[in-house]
Amino acid sequence: MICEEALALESHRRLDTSRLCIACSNCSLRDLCVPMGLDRQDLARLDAVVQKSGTIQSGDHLFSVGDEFHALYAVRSGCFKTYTIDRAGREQVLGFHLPGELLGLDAIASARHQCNAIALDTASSCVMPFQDITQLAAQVPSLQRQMFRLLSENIAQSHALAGDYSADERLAAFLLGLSERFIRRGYSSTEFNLTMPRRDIANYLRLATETVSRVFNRFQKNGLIEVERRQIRLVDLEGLRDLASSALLQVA
Amino acid sequence: MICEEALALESHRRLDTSRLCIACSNCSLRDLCVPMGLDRQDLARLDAVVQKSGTIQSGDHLFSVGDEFHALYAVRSGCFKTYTIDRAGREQVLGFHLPGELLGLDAIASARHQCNAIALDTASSCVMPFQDITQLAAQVPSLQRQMFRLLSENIAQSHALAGDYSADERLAAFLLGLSERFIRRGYSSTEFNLTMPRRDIANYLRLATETVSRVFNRFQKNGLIEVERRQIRLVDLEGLRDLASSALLQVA
DNA sequence: CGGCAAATTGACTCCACTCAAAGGAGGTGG
DNA sequence: CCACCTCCTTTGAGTGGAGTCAATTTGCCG
Repeated sequence: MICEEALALESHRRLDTSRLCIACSNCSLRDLCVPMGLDRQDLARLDAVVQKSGTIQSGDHLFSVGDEFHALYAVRSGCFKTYTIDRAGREQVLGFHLPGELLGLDAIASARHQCNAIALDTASSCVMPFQDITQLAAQVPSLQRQMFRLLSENIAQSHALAGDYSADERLAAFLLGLSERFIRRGYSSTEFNLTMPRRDIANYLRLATETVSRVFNRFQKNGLIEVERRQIRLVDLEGLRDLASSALLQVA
Repeated sequence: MICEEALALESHRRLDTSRLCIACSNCSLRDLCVPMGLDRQDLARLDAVVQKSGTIQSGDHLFSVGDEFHALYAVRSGCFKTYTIDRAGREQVLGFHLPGELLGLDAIASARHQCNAIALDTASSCVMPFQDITQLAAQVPSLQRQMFRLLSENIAQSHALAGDYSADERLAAFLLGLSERFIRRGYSSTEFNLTMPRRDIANYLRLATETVSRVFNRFQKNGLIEVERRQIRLVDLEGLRDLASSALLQVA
């Protein structure tokens, strides 16, 4: 059966990636992710509980609203979008998630996932069984600290989007936020690819798709950016920072 | 000197409240707050690290942006507002906090407070030195679980306000959210006092003060609520729920 | 009673949305 | 390899919900 084949393939892939030494202890995202701050010994213990997912195709869900929560997911490669659908059927994009970032934190309290997570391109993730993580955290102070830190960071970030900002402010902040996150991952801070369609950016920032298009256009005319479809280059970082006046903003 | 008198009074009050057995182990907010899920023995250990603040006057700050983070605060009585001021000097209200709720969670990551917390009326709080809490959490699994739970809940809630909703939807959701939280605290779910001025409600919901006023007025005309200054009565809960169509909303 | 901040009310404005249509880009199948 | 389809993006025109500005009214407190 196809299903069995898929499972076999999946299993094969998992072994493969494990063998390819993609473990926390020598992961390039180590210092952005859960393992940050752990020493050699503790890293080994973390490695023992972290599992690797196979390849996730663009459009596949990592989890959906209502799913039983049993693990946190760390983005290993690719980009994910989290979103909800409200009673009226409207989608609300909650965030975009780059390698090293954690998904599922909002599900701990209720033991059920509160949002959907979908891959925006070919992606992969690490699976961190929450039970195991908490048990380990109780024994490894630096891991406990890091978990609290990650949760707290998430709360602090969500405040950034709370404000009542204009379309220009929001988009400038969004681009700068992405830029900031790309730097930390060793990519260019000024030239990158928008993995997400305009519609998702707009929805995330509470704007209409057309508004995003228009503002990008205006930014380009004003020499702030150069944009061609999904490819974007930040030309005038200072100018963008002036626009994104909000103090906190690390929006993205 | 007046200052010394105030301090003496403060100190006296602190002793008083301690003697009045306001400890986690017999606090009426026990099941909404940090102590939830702890057994008798563990509660005693928690009591040993939790300190009580004196009375906090309306308008006093519990902490401010940039303050060194060393403790979480649990609201014991009264109501707090958290807010930030952006680069352009605009205030952004992040939330209103009722007894049993935790303040300062966003400061864990950076070890500095990321927002200001101000009392909206006469209030008091419990001080929970974070160092002590984490140490205890490593030894008391149910406490660690509860801390993760509280942080996660906070993240899940902040998603509720993220959406792009109309003024009506937001205000209806806001009122229902307050109602929900009052129920859990043993107060009337349909009749309560808005501790915060219109300006703060408006800012929190990203509306103009005038809009809040007008919507309240319209809600009243439509028989959804009865409002008189800060005193409010929810007349038609179903009607409000229909308006607050967003699935998640526990906004407040 | 007077002074002040909070809240309300009305008139007008504007930013971003909606509606509509026309180009691209990329993928699929014949 | 091309034709076709679909989705994404852009652009234009017009609208409307909420904001701004301004003037009152109300309640509170010294």
